[in-house]
Amino acid sequence: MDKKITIYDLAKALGVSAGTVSRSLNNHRSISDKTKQRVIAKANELGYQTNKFAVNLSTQKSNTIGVIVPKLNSIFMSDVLAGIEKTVNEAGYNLIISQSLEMMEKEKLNAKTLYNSGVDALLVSLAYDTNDFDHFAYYIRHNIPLIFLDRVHNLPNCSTIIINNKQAGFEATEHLIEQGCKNLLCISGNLKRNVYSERLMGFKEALAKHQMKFKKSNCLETELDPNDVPKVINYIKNQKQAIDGLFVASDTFAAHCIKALKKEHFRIPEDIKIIGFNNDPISELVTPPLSTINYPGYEMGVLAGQSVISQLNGSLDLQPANSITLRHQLIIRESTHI
Amino acid sequence: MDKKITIYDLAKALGVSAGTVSRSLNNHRSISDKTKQRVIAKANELGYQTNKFAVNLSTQKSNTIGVIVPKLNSIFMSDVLAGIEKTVNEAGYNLIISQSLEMMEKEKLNAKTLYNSGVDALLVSLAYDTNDFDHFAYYIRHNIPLIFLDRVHNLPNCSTIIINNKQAGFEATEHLIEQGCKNLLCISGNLKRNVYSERLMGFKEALAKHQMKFKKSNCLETELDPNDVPKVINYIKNQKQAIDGLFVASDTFAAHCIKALKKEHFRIPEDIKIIGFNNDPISELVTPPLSTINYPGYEMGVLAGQSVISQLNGSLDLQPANSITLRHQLIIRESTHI
DNA sequence: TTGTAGGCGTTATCAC
DNA sequence: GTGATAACGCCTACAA
Repeated sequence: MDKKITIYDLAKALGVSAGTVSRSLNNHRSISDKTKQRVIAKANELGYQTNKFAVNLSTQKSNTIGVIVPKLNSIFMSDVLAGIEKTVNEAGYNLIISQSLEMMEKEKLNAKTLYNSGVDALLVSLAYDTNDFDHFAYYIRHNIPLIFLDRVHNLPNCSTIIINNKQAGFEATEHLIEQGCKNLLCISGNLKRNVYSERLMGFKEALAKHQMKFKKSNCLETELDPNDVPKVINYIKNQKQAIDGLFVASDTFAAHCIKALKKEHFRIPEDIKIIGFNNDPISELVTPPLSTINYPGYEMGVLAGQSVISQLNGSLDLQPANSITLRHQLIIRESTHI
Repeated sequence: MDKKITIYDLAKALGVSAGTVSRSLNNHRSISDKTKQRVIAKANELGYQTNKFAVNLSTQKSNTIGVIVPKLNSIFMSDVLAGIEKTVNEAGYNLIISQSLEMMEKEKLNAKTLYNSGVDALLVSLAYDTNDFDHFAYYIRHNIPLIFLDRVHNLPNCSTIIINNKQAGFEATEHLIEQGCKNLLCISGNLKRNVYSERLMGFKEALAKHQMKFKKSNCLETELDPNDVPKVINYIKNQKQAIDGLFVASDTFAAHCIKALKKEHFRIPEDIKIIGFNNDPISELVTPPLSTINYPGYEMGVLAGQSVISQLNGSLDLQPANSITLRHQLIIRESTHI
């Protein structure tokens, strides 16, 4: 019961050739139903399991899709991954997941490892500091589908899946303005990353539209890490003109800010209105509930999965840089609205 | 530049045999340094990439570890995964991750697929309704390391990595009692799962220790889903004797309960004290901050990774059902403490 | 220290 | 419809 049994064992047991067994198992036309039945019955009887190693070598495919994300333990990313996994699994693919830990060097390593592992496609959300893209050259050169999501870079023939961060930033900011805010602060993440820089662009555009001048002091770049909270609070307290509206690039960080501001006796939304980003579960559970932008991670994952599958099936023609933009949504709660 | 180059190409280019190339690349002793250098140089020059398919077939190993979790998009699980990924990646392994979506049937499918993919080991956290374990028989029979974490089942020769849920439940409950609660309610998850049933056992034990009788009405089984909140609130409001202490098996659900209870004008902690479980980020951000049990997901992942690696390296002797219990920790915040 | 050759388990291209 | 047989690319005794 322990030895692995191969198509040769089946062939011998049935008195046919290995080729016939292989074709039967793969439901090849040109094999009689009767033979197929016999083979399959025997396979079950002996507990035959196909050896993927051999299949892979023979077909040069792995039925495996690689994923590189900055961090596994983010609520948004795990939503994305859940969506990807569900979709590609239904299509018979497995997922090899690795994290760059926000370091380009690790990302390069991962890309190389995954390439060598023979993934049939690669999905990537970029690290903070990724500034060159040679590590993806293999993929492009060998026509392995390469899809960027959320934190993207435009490369020839690579799809990207994003939301319109600029527009979302614009809407969030305009909402604050419409609520009467006169002096806004954008608390951004690392501006080297497209998602944050685009939100800031939207922020600026909203100011411009409403004849409010953007000054450098209207934006504070942080790592969106809880450790940055004191810095933010100090910054707010030290402005000459009181800040009355906060656009924070992450809900969790916004929640931390709310907590700290309340401790400093700021009233929210009366003294200062706050809007976050992502619609994390936390946004509706803090006090006051946090206005935010819904950022559909799961749907993004599903779309990424569908996109990669259709590329692998060739059902999607290689359109030059096919880009998908998901719909976001402004969610108004009490942190911006009395 | 497009064609894949093999050790034969290198061999020809260097005027040596393929065997020599193979051994050089694998840094085999018994190959002169000089030859190694030459081979490696040529490999780099020609852009040689090892073909994992062939290596796998030849060695019958994949350098890949399978993971099955109930859901990818849970804050705890993504912490666990982050820990696993980091650890096994450093040891040169890749991770194939799949989710059972809390369904045994899917779990079986995943287990089979991963087996066929030739994973070198399998890490599993069980689905809610898993009640037979035949799908793991292959692994055991073929001596493929199988490790359960968090939601576990005891199988011969399989390690388990857990925290002491019973003890944690006990401590959480005793803390409520010590804060003066007289009529407790345990809001549990699905009691078919060890983690929840054990917490309940701890709950009962704490009651017993303090001469409080456990009645059926002291426990409410839920799915810990936000949709269950109204049911919980009604339950609480309809008890003859007012409930003054809540032990909730998940922080996020506890946060939802807090929000709903506040809306019903319960004062926390004055009228009702609440303790959660997990130490999710949300626990310190709700108002009032939530007492909880720290449940170290990342560390659990790291340990699981180390455990699997050492089993693969044979450095850990096959101890019969080696079980690791992580330390948990009671965290007291304002939801139980005036 | 290096070369030779068989094996890993399939798939695929020919024949028959 | 089915059977040979050659890939697929690497590893590894066994020889030399």
